Amino acid sequence: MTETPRPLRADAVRNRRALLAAAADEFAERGLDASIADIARRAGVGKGTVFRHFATKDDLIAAIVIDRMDALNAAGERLLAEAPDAGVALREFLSIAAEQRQQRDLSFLQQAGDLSPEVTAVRTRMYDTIDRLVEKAHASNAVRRDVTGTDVILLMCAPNYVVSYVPDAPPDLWRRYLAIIFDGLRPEGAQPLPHPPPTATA
Amino acid sequence: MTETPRPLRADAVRNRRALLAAAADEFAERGLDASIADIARRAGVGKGTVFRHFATKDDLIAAIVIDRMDALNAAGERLLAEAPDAGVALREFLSIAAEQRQQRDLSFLQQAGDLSPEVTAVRTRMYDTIDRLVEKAHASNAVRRDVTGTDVILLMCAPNYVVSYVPDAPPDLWRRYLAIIFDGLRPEGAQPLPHPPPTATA
DNA sequence: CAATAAACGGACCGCCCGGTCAACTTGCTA
DNA sequence: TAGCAAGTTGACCGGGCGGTCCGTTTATTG
Repeated sequence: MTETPRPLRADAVRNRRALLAAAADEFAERGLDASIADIARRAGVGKGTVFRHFATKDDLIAAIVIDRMDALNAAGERLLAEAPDAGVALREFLSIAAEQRQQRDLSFLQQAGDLSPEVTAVRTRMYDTIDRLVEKAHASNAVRRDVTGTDVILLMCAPNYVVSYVPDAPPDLWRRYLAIIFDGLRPEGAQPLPHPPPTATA
Repeated sequence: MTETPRPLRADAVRNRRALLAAAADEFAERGLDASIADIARRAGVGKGTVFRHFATKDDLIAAIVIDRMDALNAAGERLLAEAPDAGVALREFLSIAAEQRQQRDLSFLQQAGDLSPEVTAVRTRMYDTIDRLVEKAHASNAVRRDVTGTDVILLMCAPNYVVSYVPDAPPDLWRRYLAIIFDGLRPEGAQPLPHPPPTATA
């Protein structure tokens, strides 16, 4: 059923990689409306080459998003398998996510490159990993019971968001807000939450 | 020193108001790149009229931002004067801010309409109000001591941000995340925070 | 009810964007 | 090393944007 896709030519792989890197940098610096022309220039290729590799700007965005979510998911799986303390594992996962986003804030791409089924697939996988991290944390009473995996997913990027309002934020400032939010997740003295949790995000 | 500015003509005031409202709606629906032409159409005026009232798109944005921050500041002042419990007052203020943003999310305008001195002025005033709310909360031991006013400013919009990732979020979902974050602000069992607080934001 | 300045409207300008295409170059393979 | 498909390139296109300008309309005022 699956077609036999001829392997890419050597220069093509090189260009594809350069393009992906240049696009990530350019988006991080200029935001969502970084232009294809600038990305091409930064990668040292012609504009046409961009569209040969990624039929549309949204496809390019999707490819970047997939790369990043895959990396994050891998980190989560590793923690799930290796970390001894479930609470520490969850916090470590949130730290890794924050660190990734601190280096290059590409959060706005999430919203843009959404339609593709590949994005949906890798996101579902990552959500599942987070669910399991939270379940383990529940089991060892590190996180209040009425907080769900989806809650954690939603809160995940909040520390970076908070920091984004500080003009020249020190690179570790997010740790401060992760600490506050994580404190809000503890079981001790928690009153019941005022609204039912949302169901899994598509 | 101050010039005598002739009072605006009756139709001009009407149009200005309509423009501001239409722009707020349009930005809320379409995001930052809502077009001036669409805003004009929605307000029922010509495109030229927009630029008569607001010399540039950024000026229009600044006017909207000023309106909203003024309203929020007024609410804060009122709470400061009238509310009996300082902890409740702070939480109520955060609720009002969240509610405002829930109705129309215009947060992205903050970042855009920044340069104007009027924006800076009204923002400074609002920051000061929040500082006083937090100080009072400290005094009545409703909020942990190592959390500053600037911290609260930064955390203020996080509940809405968190919710923004849920496709068809129920309109009150933000309350859930405000509760979690507010719990992280309580003095009980708080460990010292891992990073010094940022200084006031310009 | 004139007269007049203020306000309005929309055709118009230049710019830049995402995307296309046909001529050209280059890595692969037999 | 010859031949060719795969890959590259940049000029080019249509469209939408912010902003300008001037002929027309309208609120105001004496």
